[in-house]
Amino acid sequence: MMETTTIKDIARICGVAVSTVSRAINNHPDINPETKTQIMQAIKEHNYIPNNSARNLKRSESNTIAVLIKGITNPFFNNMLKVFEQDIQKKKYTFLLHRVEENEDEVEVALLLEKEKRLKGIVFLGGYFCHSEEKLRQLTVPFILSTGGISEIIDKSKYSFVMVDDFKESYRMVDYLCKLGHKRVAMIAAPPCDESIGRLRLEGYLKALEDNHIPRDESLIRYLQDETMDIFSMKYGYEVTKQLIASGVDCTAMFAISDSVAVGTCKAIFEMGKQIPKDYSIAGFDGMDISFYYHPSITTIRQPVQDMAKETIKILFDMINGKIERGGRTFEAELVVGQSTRDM
Amino acid sequence: MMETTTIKDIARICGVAVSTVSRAINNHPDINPETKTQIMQAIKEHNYIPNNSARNLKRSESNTIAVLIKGITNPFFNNMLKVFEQDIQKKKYTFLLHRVEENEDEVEVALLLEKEKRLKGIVFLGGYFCHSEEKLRQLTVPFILSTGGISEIIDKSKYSFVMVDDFKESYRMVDYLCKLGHKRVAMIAAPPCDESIGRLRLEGYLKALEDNHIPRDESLIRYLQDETMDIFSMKYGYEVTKQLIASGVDCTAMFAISDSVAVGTCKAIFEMGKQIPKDYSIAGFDGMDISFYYHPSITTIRQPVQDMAKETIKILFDMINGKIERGGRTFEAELVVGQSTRDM
DNA sequence: TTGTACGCGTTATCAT
DNA sequence: ATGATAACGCGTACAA
Repeated sequence: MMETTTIKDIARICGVAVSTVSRAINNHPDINPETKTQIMQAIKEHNYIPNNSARNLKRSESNTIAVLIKGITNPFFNNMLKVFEQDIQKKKYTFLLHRVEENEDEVEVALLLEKEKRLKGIVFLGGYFCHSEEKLRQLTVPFILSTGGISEIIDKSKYSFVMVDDFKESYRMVDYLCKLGHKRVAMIAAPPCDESIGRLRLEGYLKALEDNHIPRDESLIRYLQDETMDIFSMKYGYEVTKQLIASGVDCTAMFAISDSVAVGTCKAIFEMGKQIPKDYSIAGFDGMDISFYYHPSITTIRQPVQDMAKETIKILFDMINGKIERGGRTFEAELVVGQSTRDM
Repeated sequence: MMETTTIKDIARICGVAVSTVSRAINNHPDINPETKTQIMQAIKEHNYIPNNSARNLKRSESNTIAVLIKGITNPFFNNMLKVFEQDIQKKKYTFLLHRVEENEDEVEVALLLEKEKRLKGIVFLGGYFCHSEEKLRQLTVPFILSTGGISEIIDKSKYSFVMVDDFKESYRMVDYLCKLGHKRVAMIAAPPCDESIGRLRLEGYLKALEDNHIPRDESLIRYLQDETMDIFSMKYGYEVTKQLIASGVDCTAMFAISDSVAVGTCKAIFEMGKQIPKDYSIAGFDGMDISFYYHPSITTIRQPVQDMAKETIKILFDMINGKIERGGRTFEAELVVGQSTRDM
């Protein structure tokens, strides 16, 4: 193992004090250009790399924004991340992406990161927010929840968030299907235990049915049973749709909880020798690329990803700069009609 | 701003020395259970969180494995990441995912991370490896390159890697198309400047044509021109295929550099009122979920993602544990025939 | 079992 | 312009 060279080594090599080396590294003004170049030279030669832990320990601030993302598997987030990156770098801040496991406590992780990295702000991307106020109060830097579910336990007016109204948008979609004349609309839903957007979208579905005077039929609602399966996977849509059709229940439309799931649903239908939208109308949610590129294109709810990501960063920085105390924004989504739905 | 509580605060509160608190935190054996519970109690109450920077600075080792991923946008990686996570956690190590920008130097980042986090090992996922030996020698911990391109500058026998033979597999696919009777096979390729898997797959394509006595036709090779566009995006396949067809060049098959691109290609064809595989046979690469779930399913080269990921971790740990010096493994991929190709 | 004191690598303050 | 030194928060010999 190669001994790691430290600032002391460089100082010794150059015959100067550590403080001088530090000045050279950090572009301090009061240093002789000659000694500086000499030091930088030695640094290059000996492959010296400052120890970041020591720096963070010592530094008062770091200008980094952390984005905590729950379940990087959700392809929906990818688009947001790009915007985050760009906008954060544009502000000369450092972008730190950190994934948190499904079973991990995101606030706990944030607390750690805040200390370790001297964060300036935090974005919680996705996930479900149901943490006690006490715990959230421990976060000393501004944070914002982006495109995730928020528990009713939490007083929304106290925190910052950017999201769509999953209940309303889900309602919008199912209402649209009903208005097309569909009376038997199935839903490919999240696990029954889901307390987040999964539940909201389910409730939007139920309410839309109710308002259209269609009785609720449990046999039309399919939940994710197999906990090992990914809720945002095509496989889930595929498997459950095969079951649904095989079970012989009568339905003319299916609403999937996400576009990926809808893709799996479509495939299952094709495999059974049925057609879309002739035999079944299919609807998704999110407005991801695949909803457009699938054949047929899939009717979906398009979330304004770009705008939402930009607004997330804007609000966060307004908080950091003390312009506002907090900010919440619910975006309007858009019903994009594709080739996968038809009227009855 | 709330003052962050430190180990000293806890010590003062409990009326003990910092070392005692430290012992309590780190589960040291020689500590009175009573004092320990008392300390843990105080820690809970005051929301004390150890400063990780200080810990890392002090600690000799950390048992964490970093996975550096270049361009998180490539959906192909998602599947590997899951395996990495599982296997690394299974070994009681910490999994650290770190994304590196397209224009960043991954080894540079690794060097920093190694110091900061006291890494035990590093996985470079994707990207293209063309770093000088001198730089690579600076890495003091074992590392392995997984599913990325390796420059010819680099002496493969000196390093560890897990990959497929992109040249061979690409050849396999194009040869298959030729054997089906296709004489005019287009390729949706990477940017011309690509030195990585993009070039390898292109060369496999060219060689297959040659061996099948089909003359090379530049008008059939489409490169990614717009640098702002993502090489692994459906949009790329879509746009370039529209151009290709509009240009009126004669071809009966198209080979896309990845499955995502192939999806875009299919969509463009459908939009032009053509059929697959009747009018065009389409082939992809990678074997991602969508190649199966698309309609029609897309003929592709399936990389054994799971196995490759598992082998990556296995080799890395064998190096960490000193069982081996280095290990390289080239996996065989599989030609999966879908509904998107037909014989002529 | 517990406390004292030092050092990890760096930056910042104060002299010089 | 440069050097000496304290401090950041923690872990750990070593002493008690």
